Order: sequence, then C-alpha cells, then structure tokens
Amino acid sequence: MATAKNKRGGKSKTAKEKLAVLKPSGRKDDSFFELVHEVARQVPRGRVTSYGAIAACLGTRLSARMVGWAMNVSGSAKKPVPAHRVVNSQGLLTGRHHFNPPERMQELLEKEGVEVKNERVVEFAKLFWDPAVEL
DNA sequence: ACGCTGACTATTA
DNA sequence: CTAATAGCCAGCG
Repeated sequence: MATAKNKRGGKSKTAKEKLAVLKPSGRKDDSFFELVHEVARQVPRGRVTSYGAIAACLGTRLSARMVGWAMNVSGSAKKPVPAHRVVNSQGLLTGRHHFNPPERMQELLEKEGVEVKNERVVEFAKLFWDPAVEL
C-alpha cells in the first residue's frame, strides 16, 4: 500500500494510554496538559513540531486547540516546556504572541539552528519532528 | 451548571 | 493570497 497513512501501529488509543507510555511512573497528574508538555519536551533541539502532530499523537487530531491551550499553561508547569519548538502546521510561529517578549520565540529557534523568516520556519518540512513516528 | 474563549486544522469560496 | 465555516474539548466566570 503506497498510502502509508496507517502509522498508528495500534498502540495509539487515548491520551491516557499515551501518558502511560511516556510516563510509566504512573503519576496522578495525567492531565491532557501534562501529556502535551511531555511530548513537547521530547522535541530534540533544532527541530520543530506542530500542534496537530502532537494532537494526532495523542489520538485527538481535531483537538489541536487543546495542545495550544496546554502550552499556555506551560508557564505554570513544574518543568520548563520548549513551547518555541511548537508551531502550527504551516510552520508559522503563531504562539509567539504569548511569549515575553514575542520576539523571544524566534530568537530561541534561530539559536538552536532553526532558520525563521517572516515569522515562518524555513524548511519547516525538513525540521518537522513527528512524535507519532519518532516516539 | 451553562456559555464563552482559545497558541489549531482543513475545507470551501 | 484572504475570509468564512465547522469541529474539537478543557478551563474559567
């Protein structure tokens, strides 16, 4: 089958199950946000991912909004979350408006080797890191 | 408990 | 390219 769309592998079911895979410790804070934060932290330096990719990894592709919402509370998270590595499916730094200052996001990306032009990640397709594949 | 909001995505015009 | 629409779901007043 040329259409290699079935990348689920079978283990992807619900966000909670994914959490168990990422955090076998089995903590009680199995919130949707914790899960998103974890995946975001798995993004290697110099790479970027999209909200939809994380959402899809969790099994909720249509709830990409929640991923962004989780990033918003990343500031309240116990551990730091590289939210600057998370952009939208177009490679646009849509979340930069929530940074302080907003330019910080692009600075961080360029510092890691990610070229950003006009609020958009250059070669986004190459730097794209898919949690559903890498994990 | 109800309704609005939102760092998204894909489709249509 | 822009604009509008629909779907998704957790937090907050």
